[in-house]
Amino acid sequence: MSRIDTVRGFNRFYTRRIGALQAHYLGSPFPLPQARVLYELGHRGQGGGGSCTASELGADLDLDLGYLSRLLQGLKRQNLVTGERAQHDARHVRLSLTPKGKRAFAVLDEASRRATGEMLAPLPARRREALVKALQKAHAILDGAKGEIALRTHRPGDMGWVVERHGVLYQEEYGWGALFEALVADIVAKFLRDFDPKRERCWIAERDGERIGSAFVVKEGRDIAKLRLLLIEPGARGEGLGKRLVQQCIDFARRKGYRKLVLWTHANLTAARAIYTRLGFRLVKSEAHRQFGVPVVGEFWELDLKREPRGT
Amino acid sequence: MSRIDTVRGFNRFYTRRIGALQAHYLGSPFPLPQARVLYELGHRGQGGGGSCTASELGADLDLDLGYLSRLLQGLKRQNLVTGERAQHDARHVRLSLTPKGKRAFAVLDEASRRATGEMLAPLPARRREALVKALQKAHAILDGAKGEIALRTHRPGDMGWVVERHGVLYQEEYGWGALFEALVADIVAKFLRDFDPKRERCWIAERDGERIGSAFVVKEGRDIAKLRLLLIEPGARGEGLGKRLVQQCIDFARRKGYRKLVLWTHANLTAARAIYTRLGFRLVKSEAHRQFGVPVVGEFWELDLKREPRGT
DNA sequence: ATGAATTAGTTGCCAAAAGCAAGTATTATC
DNA sequence: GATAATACTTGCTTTTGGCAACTAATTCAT
Repeated sequence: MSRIDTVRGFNRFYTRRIGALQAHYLGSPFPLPQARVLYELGHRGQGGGGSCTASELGADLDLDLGYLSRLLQGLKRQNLVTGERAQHDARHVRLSLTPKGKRAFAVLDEASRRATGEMLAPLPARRREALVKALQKAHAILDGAKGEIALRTHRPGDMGWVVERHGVLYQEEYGWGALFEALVADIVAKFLRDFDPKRERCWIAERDGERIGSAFVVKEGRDIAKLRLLLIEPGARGEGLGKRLVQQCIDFARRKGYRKLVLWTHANLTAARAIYTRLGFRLVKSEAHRQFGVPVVGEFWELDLKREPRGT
Repeated sequence: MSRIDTVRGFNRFYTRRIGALQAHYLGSPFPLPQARVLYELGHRGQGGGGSCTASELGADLDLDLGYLSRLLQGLKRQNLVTGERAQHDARHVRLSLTPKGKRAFAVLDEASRRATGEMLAPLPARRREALVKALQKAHAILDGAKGEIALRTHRPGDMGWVVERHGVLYQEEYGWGALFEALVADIVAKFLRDFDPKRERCWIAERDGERIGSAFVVKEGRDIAKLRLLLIEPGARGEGLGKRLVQQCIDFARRKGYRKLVLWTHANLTAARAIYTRLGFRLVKSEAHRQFGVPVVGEFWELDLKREPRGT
């Protein structure tokens, strides 16, 4: 089944679900269109913005403005909604719920919560979590509004993710084989086993609950640290995350008193190289090899942490 | 934000999206309710079942039967739909699309495809994939209908997944720490590095495009194989997948001429132990240790592959 | 087997929902 | 200062949908 048909299948299915969920409107003392308006108005009120105009409401609920006007009249007559002409433009009427309207909305809202809760209730906890996460993700993707990127230290499972994503992405992008994935697995195994919290650190970048990047600082010698496993998910590239992660590593290494930060990268990883250059690393050695199944040029870079405590 | 509110947020958002997607009904020469009926009827036709009755249709589209009856009359008058009384029960009328109806449906269907395609088109390929996957997953969870479980050999990224899930699940379920995750990473690194396709194998169990289990057979000695990293996702337990994976390993080891299949497990992993026992493994040695941060009892099990080529 | 209940669908009637076009008041534009 | 545009409102209309009473076929209970 094609992607489009998968989505259409979901739409058909979910339309019914949503229909079932909205049955709670029927339980309310308001006719459905009034309830819809009340509900929307209430949600906007919560959302911070507070009031809104009739046109906005109409556009969002896809209602004819004439019809909406009458619906609002009904709600105003029942003392659920008030409209005040805006000072700056007397054509606009800023709508808001009266206290009575807010109470009525709260009832609707609670019914909606309950209906949604009942949809989730029969699912075992794990599937419920998975469902919520899936919907959240779909929402985030369609909305396009990306959340904040947060950096955190590692947790159980993170090392596996680092291995997986290195394995997949380097395979896809450069054709590096299983031996590269093996190398990464070795590195993270060693990291976990010998982990010295005072001198070493792993950062995982997350957005909307999803991992999108990693970077490690590990002890290479008494006063030498090594930057490893810098990875940015394709969907998160071009937003300065790589630089942010590397800077994080530099700051950490400097703070911990290391003299030098070294790293091993490859000539074809141009985006990473650009970051290293910009942040002051110098290329000290190149070396062709074919450890990963394809011929590549390994590069050794270094940053002197004692010079220029602040950037160029 | 609570789980319920996340879902409600999605619902509010997606209701509008679906509304926008269904604007294509407006482009059709049919009034919206007729178009809905036609569309539903067409989809059922495709789905294999073919015809359906008016009551079923009404239940699915949430339409009043009286109203639906009139809608169908209209469609019949336009020669788009035919109804034939069922032989076994003359009360039922089995509805189906006429050739003309099918053509009309095809137009609607195509418009719907296009609308959905337009929703997906602006997304970059990766996010589009992620979206489709998220919706597919949500659908699968809500539907409850689980797909077939398929076993396959490993691909890039799989080893990382094995590490991640071992790390997370053993942490959650038994409190095993980072050292266990490190051990798993070591094992998979070694597996990838020394992989001998003729004598070793990894199985990944998948359902609906998602990994739900793993099992490995690796060479332990000249004629001794070792079963490792048997893992079943919690959501897939109790369906015999563990047994299926272990059996797969046994068959493979036997086929490859190994004399003995050994494994290392722990006393607290009762589900796994039950499988080993049932499939003929014998416990040969126990040994308490605390390699994983908590005190556990390691167990060495063996299966003689030469005896009883077929089960007990 | 036969009358009562049930199921599937139809019809008549009516109210709610929604669309369209013309109208008003206010503001923006040239 | 006329013209156009915006933000609604009102009047009129069609469409949509809900309910109850009805027919026809089938099932169930005794």
